[in-house]
Amino acid sequence: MFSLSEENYLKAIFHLERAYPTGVSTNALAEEMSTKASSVTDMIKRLSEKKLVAYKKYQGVKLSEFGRETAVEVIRKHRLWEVFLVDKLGFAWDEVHEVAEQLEHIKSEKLIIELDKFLGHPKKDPHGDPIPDAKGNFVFSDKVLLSELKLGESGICVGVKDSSTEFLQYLDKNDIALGKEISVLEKESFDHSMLINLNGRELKISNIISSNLFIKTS
Amino acid sequence: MFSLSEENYLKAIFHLERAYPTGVSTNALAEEMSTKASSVTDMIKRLSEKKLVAYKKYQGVKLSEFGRETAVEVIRKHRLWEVFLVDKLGFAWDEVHEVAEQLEHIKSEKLIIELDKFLGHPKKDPHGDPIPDAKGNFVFSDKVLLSELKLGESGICVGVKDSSTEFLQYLDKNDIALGKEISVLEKESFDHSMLINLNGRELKISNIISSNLFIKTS
DNA sequence: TTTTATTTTTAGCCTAGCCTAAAAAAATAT
DNA sequence: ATATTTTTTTAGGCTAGGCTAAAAATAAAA
Repeated sequence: MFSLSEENYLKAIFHLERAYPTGVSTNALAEEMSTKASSVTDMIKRLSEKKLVAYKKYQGVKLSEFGRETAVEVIRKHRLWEVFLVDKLGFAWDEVHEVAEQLEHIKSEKLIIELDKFLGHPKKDPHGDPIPDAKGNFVFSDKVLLSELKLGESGICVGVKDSSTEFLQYLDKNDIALGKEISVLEKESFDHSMLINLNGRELKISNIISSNLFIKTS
Repeated sequence: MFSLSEENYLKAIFHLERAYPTGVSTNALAEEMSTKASSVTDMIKRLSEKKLVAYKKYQGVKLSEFGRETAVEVIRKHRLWEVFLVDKLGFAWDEVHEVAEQLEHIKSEKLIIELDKFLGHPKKDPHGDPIPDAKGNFVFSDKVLLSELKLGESGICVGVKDSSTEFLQYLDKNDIALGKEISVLEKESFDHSMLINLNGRELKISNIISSNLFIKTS
C-alpha cells in the first residue's frame, strides 16, 4: 500500500510521460505537483527504492511496470468515482474533480469491484476520458484536438484536455458538450481562432478553447 | 478543516465520553486509539489550541461544543457511507467498517448532502446505530442490552455494541439480525448465559453475546 | 501519614514530506 | 574551448504525528 503523496506522484509521472517519453524531468514534475524541485528529488528517491520508478541522477524518471500498474489503478478509481458523482449524485461535470482526487485514494479492492458493477462498467468518465478496466487496460480512442482539424472537417466532441471548472463552465455556457458534432467553417491564421458550426449555430472560438477540446473524426 | 488524525481523536473522545462523563483519561484514549499515552498528550494539546477540546493537565479531556459538532459530522459521514456500502454496493454488515473509516474523512459538503439524498435520508446505519441529521441531531433510541432483560421479557433486536467482523459473523451464523424478535426463556445465574427464543427456535447464548446486543422493548 | 503504585507529562528522538540556500552537473552561448 | 545559464541534487531545517525513557503528579495502600 502506498501513501497518498506517493500515489499522486505516480499519477503525475504517468500523465507527463506522454510529453516526456525519454524521462520526466524533475522541474516538470515539480510544476505538475505544485512543489519544489528539491522535494521532487526526495520523493523520486523513495519511489525508486520501492521499485515504482527507474531513476538515474540528472536523467529524469520513468515508471516501472509496477509503478505504471499502480498509477493506472489510481486513475481507474478516480474516473469511476467521477462517474458515480455525476450519474448517481447529480454533480455537474465541472464539480467532480476535487472530490474524486480524494476518493481515488480509498483502499478497498472490493469497493472498486462493486462500484464498477454498480455503475454498469462504464468505459468513459464524464470528461470523455477512458476508464481502464480491472486489469489496467486502457481503450485509447483516436481523438485529435479541435485545433488540429482542417478547414471543412468535422467530428464529434469526445473529451477535454483541461478539466478546470473555468473551462468546463465556458463549455456549458456555450452549449458545447460531449457527443455534439462540430465542423470547422473558418480558420484565422493570425490568432488561430476558428469559426465552428455547433447544432446549426455558428460560434467563434479562440485557440485556447480549440486546443483543449478533443474531437473524434470518424 | 482538520487532519485525519485529529478527526479520529475527536470521534474516539466522543465515544468515550459516555463512559467517562467527567473527562476522558489519557490512558483510555491511548487504548482506544491504539497508541501511547505520550502521543495522546501531544495530540490533546493540539486539539486544545484549536478549541476543539477543554483540557487541564492531569484532568482528562472533554469535547468543546465545536469539537462535538465536528465529531458528530464525522460519525454522520461514517454511517451514511456504511448504508451506501450495504444498500447500494451489496456489502455485508461485517465488511463495511474499515472502508467507512476511510470514506468518513472525505471533505465535501455537497457530497454528503447528495449522498444522504441518494440513500433516502436513512435514520439508522446497518448496525442499527442512529445517523445524526445534517444539523447534528441524534435520535437516541430507548434500547437496552439483551443481558439486561429479565426472565420472560422480550423485544426487537435493534443494534450491536461490538461491530467486529467476528461478532457480526457469529450473529449471521445464528440467524440473529436487526429486526428479529427475541424473548428470554431461561437465565443461568452462574455464568449469565441465557436461553432465548428466536424465530420459534431455542438458542443458548453466552453472556458475552447478550451483553453486546441491543434490544428495544416496546 | 508515609510509602508504593499508577497515571500523566516532559524531554528528546524518528520518519514522511515539505522547505530554502548552496553546490554540482548539464546545457547553452560566446 | 571556455564562460554562463539552467537544471538538478545535496545539506540542513521545519512540522505532524508517532515513539521510548525518565520525571512529575495523583491515587492507593500500609
